[in-house]
Amino acid sequence: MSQITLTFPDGNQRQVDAGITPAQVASDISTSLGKKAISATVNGAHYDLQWPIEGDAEIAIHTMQDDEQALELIRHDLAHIMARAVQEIWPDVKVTIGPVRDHGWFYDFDRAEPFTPEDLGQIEAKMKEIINARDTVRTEVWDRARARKHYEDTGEPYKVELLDRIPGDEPIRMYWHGDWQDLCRGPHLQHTGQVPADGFKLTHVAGAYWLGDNTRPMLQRIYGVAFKDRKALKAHLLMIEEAEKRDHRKLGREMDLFHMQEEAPGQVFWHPNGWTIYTELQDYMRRKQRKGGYNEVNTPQVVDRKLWEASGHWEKYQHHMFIVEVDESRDGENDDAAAKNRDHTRINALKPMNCPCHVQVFNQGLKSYRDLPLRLAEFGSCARFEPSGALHGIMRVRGFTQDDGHIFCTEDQIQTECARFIDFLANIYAELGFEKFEIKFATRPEKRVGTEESWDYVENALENAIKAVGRDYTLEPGDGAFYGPKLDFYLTDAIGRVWQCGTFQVDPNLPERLGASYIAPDGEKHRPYMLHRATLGSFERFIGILIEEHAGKLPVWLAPRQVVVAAIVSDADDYCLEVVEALKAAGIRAEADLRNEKINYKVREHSVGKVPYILACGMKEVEDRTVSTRRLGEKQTKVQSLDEIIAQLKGEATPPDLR
RNA sequence: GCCGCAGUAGCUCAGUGGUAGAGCGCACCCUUGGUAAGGGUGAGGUCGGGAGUUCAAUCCUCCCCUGCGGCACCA
Repeated sequence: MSQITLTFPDGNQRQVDAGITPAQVASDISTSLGKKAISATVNGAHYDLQWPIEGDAEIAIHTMQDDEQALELIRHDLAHIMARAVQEIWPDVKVTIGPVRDHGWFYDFDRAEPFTPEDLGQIEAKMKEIINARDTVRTEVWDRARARKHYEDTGEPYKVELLDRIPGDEPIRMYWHGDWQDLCRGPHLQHTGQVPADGFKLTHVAGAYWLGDNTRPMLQRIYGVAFKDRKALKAHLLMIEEAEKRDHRKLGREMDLFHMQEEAPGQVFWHPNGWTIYTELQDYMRRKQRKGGYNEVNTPQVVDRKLWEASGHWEKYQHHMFIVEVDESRDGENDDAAAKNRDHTRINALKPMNCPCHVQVFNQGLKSYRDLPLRLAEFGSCARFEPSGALHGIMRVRGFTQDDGHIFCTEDQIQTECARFIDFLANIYAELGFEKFEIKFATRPEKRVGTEESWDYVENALENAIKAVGRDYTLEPGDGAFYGPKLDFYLTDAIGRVWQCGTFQVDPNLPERLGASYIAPDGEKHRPYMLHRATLGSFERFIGILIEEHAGKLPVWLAPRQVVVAAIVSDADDYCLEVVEALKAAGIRAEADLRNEKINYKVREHSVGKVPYILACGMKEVEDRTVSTRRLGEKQTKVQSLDEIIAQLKGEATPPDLR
């Protein structure tokens, strides 16, 4: 048998027989390590303790101390243990796949009856039995044909399909614990007892399409979370509970920002408080866009289908549009019988996007290359008939306003405009408190228009632009629009759901369809490119994220109510009103609370309402012409002169771009 | 759109085959209280909508609407 050299993390080397397993290596080092070992990293790959090592290798043995590997294995083993538990309880359930995900795992099952919450308890109990049995985990590499036959014989059609999807050069690995067997690429723990029996919890059930394909059957998915011990699990559950308190739907109600109701699903009724945030943000964006070289426009909401046919939306996007049919013979009071007999029906659609209208603006009058890049911006109210299941608070709605913009430019201006936009966006996100965001670069999809050369050119331009501004990004191959590649900018909500906010898309198609052109230096008409871009994305979604990010404690300039002046005794009422007037005169959103309540009560209520400043006034303040300031989130109060607090508030209430 | 769960007072929720309850909030009264809930009294509900079963439905069944958690979607 040939010898190989193993190199350990500390640099030590060992000569061993080829084919040795990490389990043997660990046991050779010490009996206790042999028992504690969970997996290994061999030449950078996460390795099962049972897999043989055939050549020279760098090796590190992992124990439960190694969080990354430990958690992955725990969660992965739990997926299998859960699948086994389910099949032991309901033998006719078909198993599919169960990957590790976020803080846990899920597993999809094919079962006629959906799982109930009571079922989850039963499954958990069975899982604990399996863990306590400390069944040894065993693995073998099987021949593809044998594996296929096995799954055909045992009636596991999903496994057969998975087998057929495993690339030819990958080994087909089978895993067992007890009598239960599963196809899995591994690695796994040594025995089921290495999984912490009190470190996991099955959280919820949901439907999920097989292979994520909505033409395939819907399976029953069970989600679980898992950690190394009960304490870590508890901490996680507590964190989720806390995060749920930041839910914008809950805070929106508590802070009286907006509501929604069933007569207008997916549309927001903004209350005065919420609308204050909205308009502050809009004013801010308007200033930023002016400085950024955009020309603001405004275009119609209800537009004849002819334009949507010309733009291609009628064909490709009709199912997502609100269609409005109007009988124009209703026009006027005149009862002209002949007019009534004619067909006056006109079909319009509420605009789902602003781009075709912006091309109409561009198309008015002749444009010269000297006009390019021409940047049009609109706070464009759009209506999209989103699938009912997609709606989510104010994050995913059917009526929303984009901070939309379209840049008409030449091909060689794309890269500069892209870099310029990323900087523009990054600066705004930073000013709004988001230092971190994710950029996804989506490249050419299978179904697309345009030549390979033009895709090469444009993709390159975007990539160079991101690199030029020094940003990280992740590549999403094949995710671009049919007409061009795009960058999407993502932010995260309170419980870690990721939302697309900004976007930047290159589009040579729409100018072509809608006949946009400019006169180039050669005196001929040329097609401009059109760059679709949005910074916040939609005001609705962005405000939702702002609320969750700040847990409702918005920066003073965005806070709907910036100051409440609360009277401690009613003899201070007049003074409170005077203070409010002084604050208002300084441009601060202030109100008085003169109710017949104790100061404790008022402090509590306005704290819960997330008012950044409470100024309490009793007789002492009246006499000294001061206020007792209490900042949201702080217990300490501070006595300040009126002038002092006004100056301070004016500073904090100034939007970040005006400081 | 698909799978599951839910819808009772403004909010959070309890409840029953014989037309409903709590806490908070709201109104009024007492209280003038110094930094996270002072006390009393009172008003407030077509039990999401429709159909069915039943002597009788908020409760059981069916359909629809809306919401929630996922999945799919988000040119």
